[in-house]
Amino acid sequence: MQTEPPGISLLLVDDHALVRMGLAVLLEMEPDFKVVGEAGDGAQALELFARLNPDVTLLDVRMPHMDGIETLKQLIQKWPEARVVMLTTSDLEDEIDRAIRAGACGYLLKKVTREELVKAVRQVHSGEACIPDEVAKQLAANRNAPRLSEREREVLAMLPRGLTNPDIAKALGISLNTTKTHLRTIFSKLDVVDRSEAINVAVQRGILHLNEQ
Amino acid sequence: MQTEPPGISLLLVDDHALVRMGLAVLLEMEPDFKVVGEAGDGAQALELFARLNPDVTLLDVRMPHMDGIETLKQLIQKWPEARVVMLTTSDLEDEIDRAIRAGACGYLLKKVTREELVKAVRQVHSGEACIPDEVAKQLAANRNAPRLSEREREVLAMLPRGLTNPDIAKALGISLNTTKTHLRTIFSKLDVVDRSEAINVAVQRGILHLNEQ
DNA sequence: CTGGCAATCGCCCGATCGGGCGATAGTCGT
DNA sequence: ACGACTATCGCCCGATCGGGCGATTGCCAG
Repeated sequence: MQTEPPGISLLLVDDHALVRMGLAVLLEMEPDFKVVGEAGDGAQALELFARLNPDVTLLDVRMPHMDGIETLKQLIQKWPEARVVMLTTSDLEDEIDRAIRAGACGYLLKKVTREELVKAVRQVHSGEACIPDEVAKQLAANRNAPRLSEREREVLAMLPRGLTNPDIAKALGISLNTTKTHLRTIFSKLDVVDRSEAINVAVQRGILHLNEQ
Repeated sequence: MQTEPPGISLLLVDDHALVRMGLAVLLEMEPDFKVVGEAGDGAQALELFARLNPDVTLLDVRMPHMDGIETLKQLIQKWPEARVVMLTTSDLEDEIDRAIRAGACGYLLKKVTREELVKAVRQVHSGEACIPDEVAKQLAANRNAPRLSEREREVLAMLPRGLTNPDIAKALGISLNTTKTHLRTIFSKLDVVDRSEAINVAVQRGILHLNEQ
């Protein structure tokens, strides 16, 4: 059994080598920080975590194959004491929300300064959570908004494809009236007037993703 | 007059310090590469370019205040011989297209490997253009697609706000019939059936941006 | 077991949408 | 001067949309 090193050991997970390098450089400016591993995807992240048991893990939200939130879930399930800071470019409310629920200790936007980054790592390492004001504000905006049900999200997902209500009804195997009822609920929950605005708001909140498929 | 240094001098422009650091580290692994300056926005980029006259400039597409393409335009206008590689996370067809038209010598996605990055810089420095296959494919997909006119883009931009045709007509000071004509043209050009699908396709091509305003 | 929520279906109705068809006037490049 | 493109407007019409109203079933928590 070796004695615990005095510094903070870090695992970086991001599919962009570019970002990993940037993170490594910015973080290793701190004399007591040590990047002990880098992973390019979720599977590799789990493997490296098992071997290295880092003090803090920096985890990108958007990754191919297994996304950051899924990786986080599996990580927390196996090592509930893992301290993970999520990193992302987007401030989509829903993603922040799911990350926090999945057990993230922090949530940073990639435009952070070195100081914020270092502060966040120290804070998370010492057991605190770290949600910057900017992110917290996004989260608060969503706090009181009613969540869409599974079925409602299914209906919502049909809209960007240009499906009409009868189309959606056929696609989901329900009646036209039911489809319209779901849509009415969706509009009401998102506080929008029609499908176009619904798409907009849903994308902005991270409920809907246009680039997929 | 000093003699030209043997290496390649580089200017990095990106609003994320993280990415700038990563780029700097990856690039300076090459012994003949020298990062002579870093800028966090368009204005700063123009200023530094004037002072440093770098061999190659790496320019982020998405930036606050003045975006990368606007910066590129101004850069090329003042220094037509400037060799610029655009960098971005997104592979939106329209943005690639506009970047090339504005005079970019290269267009890289941020998920590039170090090797690709270095190769691109060398290629651009030696006078060649550099459009990776992955990017070229996106571009080709858009090649035959008709472009929307200015006015059509204005109409398109109203859709995500949930405006009805009469609303759009009032907002733009034109008749309802004209609005409908524009929309018909838009649908036809984008090859979609309604406003919902139009939003989807337009966002995917980079013609429309939901996060703005 | 009662109350809330989700999912399902129904009817009615006015407003809106999308498309087919045609038309004029201006600009721009050749 | 001619075609190509754009912006503008018009009419007609069936399909679709969004909303107001109510209803049943099932499930889960209090």
